[in-house]
Formats: sequence, structure tokens, C-alpha cells
Amino acid sequence: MKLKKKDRQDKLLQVIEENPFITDEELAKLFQVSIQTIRLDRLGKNIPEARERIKKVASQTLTASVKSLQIDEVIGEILDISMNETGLSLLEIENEHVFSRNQIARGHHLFAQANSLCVAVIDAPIVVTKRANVQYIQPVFLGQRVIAKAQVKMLDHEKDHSIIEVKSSVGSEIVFLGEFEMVKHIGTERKNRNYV
Amino acid sequence: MKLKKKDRQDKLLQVIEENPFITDEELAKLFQVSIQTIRLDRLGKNIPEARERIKKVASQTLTASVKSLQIDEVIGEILDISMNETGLSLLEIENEHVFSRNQIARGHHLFAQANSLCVAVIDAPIVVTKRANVQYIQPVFLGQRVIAKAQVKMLDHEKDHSIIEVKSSVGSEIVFLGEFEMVKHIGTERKNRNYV
DNA sequence: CCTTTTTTGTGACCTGATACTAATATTAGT
DNA sequence: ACTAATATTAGTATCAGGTCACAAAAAAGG
Repeated sequence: MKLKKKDRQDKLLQVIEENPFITDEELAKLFQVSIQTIRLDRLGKNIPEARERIKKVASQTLTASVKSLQIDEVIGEILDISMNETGLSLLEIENEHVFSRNQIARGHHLFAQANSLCVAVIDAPIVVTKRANVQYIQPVFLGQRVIAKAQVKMLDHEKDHSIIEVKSSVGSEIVFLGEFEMVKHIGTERKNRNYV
Repeated sequence: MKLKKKDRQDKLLQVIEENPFITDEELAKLFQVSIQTIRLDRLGKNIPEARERIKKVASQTLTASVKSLQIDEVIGEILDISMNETGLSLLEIENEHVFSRNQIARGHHLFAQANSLCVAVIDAPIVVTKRANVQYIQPVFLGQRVIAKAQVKMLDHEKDHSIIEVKSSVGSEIVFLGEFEMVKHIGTERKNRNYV
């Protein structure tokens, strides 16, 4: 049975959203109407042509991949660093950081911010985390900006390890405390038997 | 000065890789040659036309966004759960998890795997992390599969908090140890003054 | 100087669109 | 039942950004 105009247009929007690559011709077949009708419908609903839709998706990818690269490099934005002494980083809590149920930030994101900051503060090419003790003082919500402050407490040049204290706060309120033990270079040779 | 064919083709590949959206016409202007030359060059280098390039980028986005969603929900793949008792999760270390310099997994990913698993093990709608103590025993490299085992050590029904021990290993070797204190529901009311 | 390679130009064609006009169905109103 | 309004379909012209094939001009190599 053929759909009424209104229903068809609504359905059209839905179909195109699900599959931005579909052409007018395929849509025409799908809805059993002429290509012209599809085009009128698109016009009415302000849906751009297939090529434009594809372009849009593609450009989203590009910006998204840039973003994920940044995220990958350092979690949060480093605001200030004085090597081997202190560091300051900002993380804005966005949708991808929170539990959808209550909009509270997942713990590992605060951890990642602090951990990244610690890596950045230590002035060495290769630094890995050895140990961490963290406390979540207050929940952090969607939209809040978390400022993490790192302070190097101990630096052992011989053993190449250091202890860093991180305090993260939203406004004047402390939300997270962490102590990280970082090491410069542990056994870098990969054990092949573990490599799958 | 005009480039020789070989140099132009190499440069072409580079330019197009940086900017997949560029059309033959723009390229022709850029290199001061005719559109036809650009097309011959593309043919020679097996570079598809602009529309195909854009499509490719777009389809990458789609698969990538699906992936990031999955990653967002739970870090690692939950293999087995017995509520309030134990849990098992697998994380395969991929490119985005490691430092590019030495291919060692960043600490916060192992933390995230363990932390996600703890959230999953506790049988309650709202669970947040209160405290965590973690140790990185061995570095984990690109391509390795990390199995995290969670064991609930303490469950306090009145105070609604629990302590979970996580042991992560690659093959038979333990790489990460963690103790997580989780709480069901702390102050869910968001303090507006902190909301930016 | 002549041959070969590289570059350029031309014309025909394709796809997925837009824009506009005209004709035909369908629906509602009286 | 007839008419007016609206919805749908059809057809044509045009465009952008490509495709291909072929011929001519320019550059390079011997």
C-alpha cells in the first residue's frame, strides 16, 4: 500500500538519516513513486542531495579523527607545564565521558586526564605509569570543566622514578585526588611469546 | 618552476591524501597543468576520482563511529559476568592505545578496562568509583590481548559500597593489579553553581 | 633530424543532481 | 456530481564533476 505524502516525507527523512548514501533513484523504487516526487519531498524537507550528504559525513569523519587523535595524544588540554615540577590541564566533560543514565563522568576519564598530565610533566622521552592511588571525592557532571593540577613530589634520578600528586577540581571544589608513581623506561624489549 | 612528471605525480598523491576533497580542476590550477594531465596522473597512480575519495572517507566515519560507541560503553569486551562476584573482560591493544614511540599501552587504558569491568560487575543501576589503587607490573605492547579478572572482595549492603580486586594478564603473565572501591549512588543532585 | 614520450585539447557521454513547465490524479467542499 | 485545490507524475533543459578515446602539439633522447 502506498503511503500518503506526509507519511512518505517523514519516512524519507528517517531512511536518509539511516543511510545517507542512498540516491534519489533508489528512494523512488523504495517508495514506489517517481524520482521527481522524491526530489519534491527532499525539497520540502530541506534534505540535501546524496553527494552533499556524503560530503557532510566525510567532513565529520575528518574533524572527528583529528579530535580523537588529540584525545589520544593527551587526555585533556595541557594549559601549563614546568618540567619535573608542576602541570595544569583542562578537561571539559562532554557526552562521550559520562554515563548516560545520570550524566556523571566515568572514573577512567578523570584518571586518564591525571595520568596523561603526569606523563607530560616528566621530562623524558619514555615514561610509563608504575602505580597509582586515586580517590573520587565528588561526582563530576556533563558540561563541567575539570582542572587537574600536578605537583611532582619526588624525583629519583638514579632509579628514574618519580611520584606526582594530582588534584583535580571543578570550580573551587576538589573532585579527584591521585598519586602516581612514574618510571622512565622499564624493559622495553617485547617478549615475543606474549605477542599474539 | 614546473615539476617533472614523476615529481608531480608523487606530490599529487601527497596533496590528495591531505585533502581528499580537492577536484581535478583545482589540482590542475595548483600544478599549472591541464585537467587531462591530472587525470592521466591519477590513472597512473591509481587514485580514484574525488567523489569516490569522499565516499571512502565517509564510509570510514560510519564504521569508526560505531566502534567508538562500543568503546565508549564499556572499555574492553565483557566475556563473563556473575553479578556481585566475578567478571572477565578482554581488551586487545590496538594502535590508539599505545605510545607511538615504544608501542607500550598507555596506563589509563588498562585502568579503563578494569574500571569498566568493576562497574559492570556491581549489580546496580548507578555505580561510581570512589577510590582505586593500581599497579602496573609489566608493560603491555601493541597487539597483545589483556584479560582482566575482577573478584568482589567485600560487599556492604548498608553503606552501598564494595571493594573489587582486578588482575589483568597477558598470557600467563600478570601485567596490572588494581583494587577498586565502588559506591552505589552518591549525591546525584548536580550543584548548579559548578555548571558552566 | 627524427623518433618517442609527455602533455594538451577536443568532443562525446555518464550520473546525480537542479529548475521549471505541463499534464494528470486525488481529495475535499458545496 | 461538479468544481477547486492539492498532490503526483512526466518531460525537458541545464549543471557539476567526472568518464573515455583520439588527435595534435611540445619536449626529450638518441
